[in-house]
Amino acid sequence: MSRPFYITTAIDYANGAPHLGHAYEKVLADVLARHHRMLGDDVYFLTGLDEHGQKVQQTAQKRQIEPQVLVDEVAAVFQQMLGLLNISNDDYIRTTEPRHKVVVQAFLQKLFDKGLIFKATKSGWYSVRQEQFLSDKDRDAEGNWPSIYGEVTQTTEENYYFKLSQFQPWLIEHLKDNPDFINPAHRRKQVLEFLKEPMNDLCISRPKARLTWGIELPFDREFVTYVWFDALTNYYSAVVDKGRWPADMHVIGKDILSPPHAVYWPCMLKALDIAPPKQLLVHGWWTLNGSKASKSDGNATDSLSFAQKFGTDAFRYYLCREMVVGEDADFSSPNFAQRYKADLGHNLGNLVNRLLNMVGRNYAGTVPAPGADEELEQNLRKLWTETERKFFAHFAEAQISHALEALWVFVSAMNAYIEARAPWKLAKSAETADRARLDSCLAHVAEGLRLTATVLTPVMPKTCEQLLINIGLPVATSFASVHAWSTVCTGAKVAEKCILFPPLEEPEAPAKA
RNA sequence: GGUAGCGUAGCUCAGUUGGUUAGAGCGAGGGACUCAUAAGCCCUAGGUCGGCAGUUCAAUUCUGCCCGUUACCA
Repeated sequence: MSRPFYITTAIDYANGAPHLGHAYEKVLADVLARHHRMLGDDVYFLTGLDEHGQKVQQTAQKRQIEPQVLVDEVAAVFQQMLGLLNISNDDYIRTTEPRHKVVVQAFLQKLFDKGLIFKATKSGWYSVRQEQFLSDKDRDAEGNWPSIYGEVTQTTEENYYFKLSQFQPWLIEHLKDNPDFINPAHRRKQVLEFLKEPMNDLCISRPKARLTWGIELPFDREFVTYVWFDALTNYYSAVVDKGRWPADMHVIGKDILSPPHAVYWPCMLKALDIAPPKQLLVHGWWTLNGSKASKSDGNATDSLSFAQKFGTDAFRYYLCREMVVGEDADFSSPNFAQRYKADLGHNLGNLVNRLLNMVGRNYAGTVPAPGADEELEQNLRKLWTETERKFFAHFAEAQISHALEALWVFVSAMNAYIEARAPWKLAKSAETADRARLDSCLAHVAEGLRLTATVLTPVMPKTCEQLLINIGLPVATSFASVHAWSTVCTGAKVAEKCILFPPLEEPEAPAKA
């Protein structure tokens, strides 16, 4: 009876190309999904695409194609990215799918019937070019409308509104009663601050005169629903027939925490008598070489080429190691190269080769059973106990960078252990005791690498698979075997050599794997 | 303008429920070794812990103000 774990990413907006921010969120969610699978949980991992709205309609018009043709194209590009990043999602929802529209309309109808959706007239300043109402905060310092808005006129428009404000007291209580609802904690404080001010009701429609590319309101076919009732509902519509709700974790960026995910979504669900999601995991933004990543910035998409150039797993490792979940982080080529070389190539990759070579040379490629058990061995095993505890504790908080940091302390310790044992000297000794120490040395490093590769599998699936195969072991599918030091490596046939992370300095860096 | 956070070694950051010599990783310098992807190991950082003032026997750690910076809100 495994525990269910339903995890989602935000759905990407189908206007524009995927960039680093899109990639990171998928990798983060994927690593957590894979981790939970190996914990034995019954994981369902959803990601998808938000395909309606003004921008999509406009882009399609400009290109003189049907919006559906456009979003089909975009969906293919985003799904290609998922493949490149080796994302293990169980489902991919697109908001133009019938299964989604049906749920959105059912939601709207139910709220309408309950009297929680009403029609109202709003008048104000309207930008024809941007097709949106403006408020005074949009004015520039001189009090004029910035030129990006084009012609601005006074307009009156009827729309439908959701009685959001009615749920404000409930939401505040919910946040106070559920300190884990928003991770990291300091984001929760921001939302509570936001909720000190009275909320407005939420406009949820657009007249078809302005926007046709959307889901029709079931109770008024002259309108389509706008943004949040369409987009947020994907989390529910994807699993409505699978018994997966509520979601255990929505992985989102800090830009859409408040108000959409922390306010609108729980209130919408409350209004529908549906349980809220268990947790919002909020990550920060990537900067590129110290400057903000913009969607239109060419660099932003180029960073994805790192995955192709240096390997998907190295890219995944870098993203996970470099960003403290919740904080911003900077992506730069020198920084990437440093992590690749030091952490992956030298510390881990080279260690694998040290083992393979010594087992090959001294034991004809078969891992020996441990012999001597002295302080060095005991300390290494003790360190694993400590490392394993920290690693899983950090993962439980979704603090992957800290988990990796702790794991690399152990990897370093294996290198230091080899130095202390000096197996190259032991191999030259005729003493029985030295032979027993040599046995232990290689047996311990093999086991240490098995443990490392197992817990690291969610971050670098392919590489860890390779690593385990090279030391003669099966692929890891569960964490059950990492809670205690074992001797399962004894007798394993290791490969001769294994370059998991080729040096970057090579003049002819291989463009393809 | 309001709210919250941050400001610690060249860089990225940890930490101190106030108390003898403030830590890690990376970079940089030096050393011993050689199984390995010239990788790994060992040693080396004397940094007013943003500024000013206060509380205290004692503050980098508490309080206030200021400066810088970031986020959210307006």
